[in-house]
Amino acid sequence: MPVEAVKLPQFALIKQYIKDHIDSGAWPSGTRTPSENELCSIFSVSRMTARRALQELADQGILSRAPGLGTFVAEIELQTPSLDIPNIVDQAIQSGSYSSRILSLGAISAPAKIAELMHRSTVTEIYQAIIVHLDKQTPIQWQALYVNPDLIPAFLKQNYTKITPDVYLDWISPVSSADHQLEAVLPSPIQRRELGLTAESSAVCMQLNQRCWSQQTVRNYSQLVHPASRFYLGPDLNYSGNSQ
Amino acid sequence: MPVEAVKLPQFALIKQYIKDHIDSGAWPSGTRTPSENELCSIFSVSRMTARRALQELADQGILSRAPGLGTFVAEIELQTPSLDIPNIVDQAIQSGSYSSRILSLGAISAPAKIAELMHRSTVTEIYQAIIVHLDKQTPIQWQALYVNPDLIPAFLKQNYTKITPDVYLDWISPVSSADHQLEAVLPSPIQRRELGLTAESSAVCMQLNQRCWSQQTVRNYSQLVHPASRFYLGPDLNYSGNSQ
DNA sequence: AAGTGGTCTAGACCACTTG
DNA sequence: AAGTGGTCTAGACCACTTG
Repeated sequence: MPVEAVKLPQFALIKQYIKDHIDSGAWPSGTRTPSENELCSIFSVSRMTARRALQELADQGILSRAPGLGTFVAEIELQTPSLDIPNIVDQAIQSGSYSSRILSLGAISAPAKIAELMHRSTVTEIYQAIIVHLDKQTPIQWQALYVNPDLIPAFLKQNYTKITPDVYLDWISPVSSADHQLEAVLPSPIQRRELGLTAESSAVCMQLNQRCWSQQTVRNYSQLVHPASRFYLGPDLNYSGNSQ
Repeated sequence: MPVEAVKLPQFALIKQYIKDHIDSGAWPSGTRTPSENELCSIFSVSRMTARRALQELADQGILSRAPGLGTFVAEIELQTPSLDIPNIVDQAIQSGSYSSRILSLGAISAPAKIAELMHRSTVTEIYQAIIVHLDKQTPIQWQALYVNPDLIPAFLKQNYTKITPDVYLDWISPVSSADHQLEAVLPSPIQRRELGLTAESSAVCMQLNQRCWSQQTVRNYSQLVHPASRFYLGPDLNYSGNSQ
């Protein structure tokens, strides 16, 4: 049975035409592409359709455009490549082999650094939970969770045997945005024990610092510590091809 | 002198109108936004203009759209936040305080893992350079650079006192795309010495593995090792506000 | 003056979902 | 049948750059 041919809209055909010329090396960086009007003639389309193809490629950073000058193949941006951060806890939950252990739960007076990050004064209390997340009984993440008591007043009174604290937070006050930071750390003795790390060589950890906002307020701050051996950022280079 | 008011185009005003309702919490996730036709009436614009506002917000992931159903405020995506990877060597070069030291330069028979990553057989030779990059005499990056000799045949014959090997590669064969991976590692004794790391506690490193392509061919593979204390991924949380 | 991209209009036809 | 978003047309006016 032959694969059914998908009929592409005209703007997609024009995008493909341009990408083909760039990928083949025929139009290196800095090359001027056909103008909107020229594409209208080549493909017999209206200017809005030709424009859409150029604009979408410009939005992707593949082309750059300047009024009066034209459209050009953009310089490759190796300056700031970006990596997606997978949520390994969500992955474990979806695979059905997730469990967690709460090491501590209570109110503390916020350390100065945490208070500043959460935009709170150091004299007021905040709630703290220390949690170990496991996949198939193997620890995959150690979490220090600092919660804004103004937004989540009943945080300490919940029963976290059925749901995790993070799920409860999302239930009470949904996240509207989040900041992230990543650093490499050596685990503390407690973290090392809870994460089941023994050999010195495998003891390096990736720590993701995550600040979650509800509207204009910091809802919580989390320090997520992962054994480097169980946390890998980026595609599997062994099998990935060249993709633009 | 008053700040000159910038006249925003109409599609931008409509985008702002929608974002304001989302940011204020008036339209939580799942809320249906006004349809294209409704926005036409509200703002007295043509459908293409109303559509542009909705479409650009959908492209950003803020809205999601479905034919026959309407446009909806999207669920917040905390699944795969992404981080930009700064090029600290480029930053040092631009600040004018950059220098480098080449520890070794030569042809080697590729280790199996490197050969596979570069899509080459293990029997053919590849070129290798080991480089330490410094900013104000402080080592900031240790680099193992593996080069495809088919693309860069004269790699070993260059004089790298004026330009770095990476600059030479870009000169001979520009990069068309790149893959990246990030891992946390403990440095080897040699890396530790070259990076000037002494205290055990500060010895953790971030290793960025970067594969650069020229068209359909792997041009080079780099392992970039940074002391964690001099490599920080993400915004400065202390002073960043809530931004969508 | 001629060409470029940026914005916008007032229509059109389509596939899709719902009552 | 009425409404939705997806694609497309053939025009328009504008600010901008170049010869």
